[in-house]
Amino acid sequence: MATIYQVSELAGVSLATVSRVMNNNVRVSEATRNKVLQAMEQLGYRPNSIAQSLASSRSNSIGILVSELHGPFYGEMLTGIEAEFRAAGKHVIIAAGHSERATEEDGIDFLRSRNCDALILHVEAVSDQFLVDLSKKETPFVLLNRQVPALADRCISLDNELGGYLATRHLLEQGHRNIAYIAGPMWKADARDRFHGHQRALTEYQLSADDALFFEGDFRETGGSKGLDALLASSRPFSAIVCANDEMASGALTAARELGYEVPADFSVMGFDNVNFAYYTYPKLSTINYPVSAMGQMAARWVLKQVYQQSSIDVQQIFNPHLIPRDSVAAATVT
Amino acid sequence: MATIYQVSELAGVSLATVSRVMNNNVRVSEATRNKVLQAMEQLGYRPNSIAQSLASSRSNSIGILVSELHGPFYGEMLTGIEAEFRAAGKHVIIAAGHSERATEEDGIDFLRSRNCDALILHVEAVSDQFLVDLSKKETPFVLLNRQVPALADRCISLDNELGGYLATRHLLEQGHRNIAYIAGPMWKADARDRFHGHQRALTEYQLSADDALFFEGDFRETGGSKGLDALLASSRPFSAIVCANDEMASGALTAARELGYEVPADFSVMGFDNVNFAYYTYPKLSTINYPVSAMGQMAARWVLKQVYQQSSIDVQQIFNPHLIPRDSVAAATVT
DNA sequence: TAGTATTATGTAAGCGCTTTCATTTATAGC
DNA sequence: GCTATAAATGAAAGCGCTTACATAATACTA
Repeated sequence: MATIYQVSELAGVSLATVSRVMNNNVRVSEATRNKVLQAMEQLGYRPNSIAQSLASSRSNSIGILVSELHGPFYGEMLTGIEAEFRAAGKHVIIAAGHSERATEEDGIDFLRSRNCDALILHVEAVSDQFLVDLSKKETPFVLLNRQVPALADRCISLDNELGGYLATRHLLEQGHRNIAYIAGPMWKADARDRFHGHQRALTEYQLSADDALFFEGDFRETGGSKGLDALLASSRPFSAIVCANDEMASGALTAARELGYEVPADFSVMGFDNVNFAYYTYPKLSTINYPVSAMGQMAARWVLKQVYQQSSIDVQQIFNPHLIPRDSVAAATVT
Repeated sequence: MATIYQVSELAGVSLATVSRVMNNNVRVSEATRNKVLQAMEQLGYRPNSIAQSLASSRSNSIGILVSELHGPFYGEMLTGIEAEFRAAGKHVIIAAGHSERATEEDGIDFLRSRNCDALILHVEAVSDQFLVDLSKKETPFVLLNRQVPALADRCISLDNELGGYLATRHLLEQGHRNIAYIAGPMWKADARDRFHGHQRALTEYQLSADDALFFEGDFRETGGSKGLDALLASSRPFSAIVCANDEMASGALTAARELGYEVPADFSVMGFDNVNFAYYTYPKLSTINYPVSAMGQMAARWVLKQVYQQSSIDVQQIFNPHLIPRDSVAAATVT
């Protein structure tokens, strides 16, 4: 592999000049620039990014920590992030945190040790305090889908409360009054926020959440099927179920079918997230859109702006969800 | 950030000694090792991986190029790869190729310029020749889900032909004789291989593929729905459809329902890949298992063995698919 | 045309490590 | 106790770049 030195020799200039044309910041005369470019071409020169990083103390790499690499959700997020950075010539290092405190902390450590210029974190299990402490260290980071009051300027998140509200309001508008709720793990902030939105919608209709119609699931399909079982076992009547995400809604749909119920004839089901398979369930799932790819992209832009000084970039920190009505919700039959 | 120099000073030894204890390869006396370790601890020292890379000309990073970051398939693959490398202290840089020749070549270039020690490529659009040429350059790579004869020792792939065979044989065993086929894009090798397997199974039953019952799809849901339309339009009778992947099978299922058909009562549907949503379709999709996570992991092991000299590792290059019978296939009604 | 301001290029000191080679110190053999 | 050998440590030269700072070349002013 050719080095900058050989290029400088061939072009008959100094190292510094070659470096300058590479980083075309300082003025170099057209004549020498061409000589250098030509020498590079001729040698098939490619700068050594490691050496560049060491000398400039900038690695041009961004660490991304997500809970999982698979699943319908994170893939979209990574897509948004990668596309943005790739266009900017930065590269993306990934790690999975598996929603466990130790693994998440470990992942952050791993990424930091890789000299990332910045981190994009989708963490669920580490404490706010841990993040606040982390913010005092040198590596800057943004948080995706998490609100830490002390770190508000680095949070990019969805208004989950609004989403929960919209889901339930949709059902209320369709005439439903006995609405069950299958929540996510309540230690997760987004699960709580969505539930709060649900409560707010109920309150607007002078209703309140019925404990017997509440089930705390795990954000996975099994949570939905178990939730449905539990709800049915409570023998409390309901005509609709709000699920805190699409996976659980899908689980509920499958379980309902296996138990001989028909959705939405027997009861309606709402999802949340609008992951791509929501369109392929039967019936097609009514849900709340989570613009996850756009949010991933925005996190990338935050980094470009804050860390790489691309000041012209605008960053939006709060995203609003919206309703996607499909076939799993029907009007309540008059009682 | 503390440097190795400060550690050496605090410990009262030379740089070289500190470096030795970090890479604990050369013998260092217990006494000095402890002094150094203690100094590191005290300073909260973390080696600068960039500097390590430059000095050792080894970046400990592996570039991964996949077609997409989202979708049920690649996520699984990345999970398998990341887990394996993370445990080995290597990190993973990702890029998307979007199944387009230019983007794939560009992505490879990008990864190479990042000084990756090795590449794991899931490429579909670049030519065999391009890969052969690439193999002559310094960066080693493995190919996932692709067979290039000249590069057989670096290919990790599924026996797609066998998978296609198993899918169709399953249908034949259930008594089906008029079997339609919705293929993937036939310029992709895996699509072709699966189809060849299909043909082989037919041949074993003294049947042959009927052109009127063949449709070339795009591996996406729309391919499945369009395929079903086309098949129906041909007015050739069939009692089963083999789809070359689960997405298309899911599309066919949805389209069938919308057209008033019932699966598997009116006709059976086979998928391929066993992506996770195959379990959540209605009816649950009978399919062929593609051990994609295991294969990703194996690609990582190939790298560990070939590039990082972990010679004790065993690598399996060809994986066998197997049948997952579920609810979308039923026995043919006697004619 | 000298004097000054600009612009273009070169010199050389790092960036924080690894690694070869030389040197010192410990261990063993007699 | 003295040499031969092995084990532990140190000195120093890079790895391939970036970036002050210094210097040379050119343009501009009066």
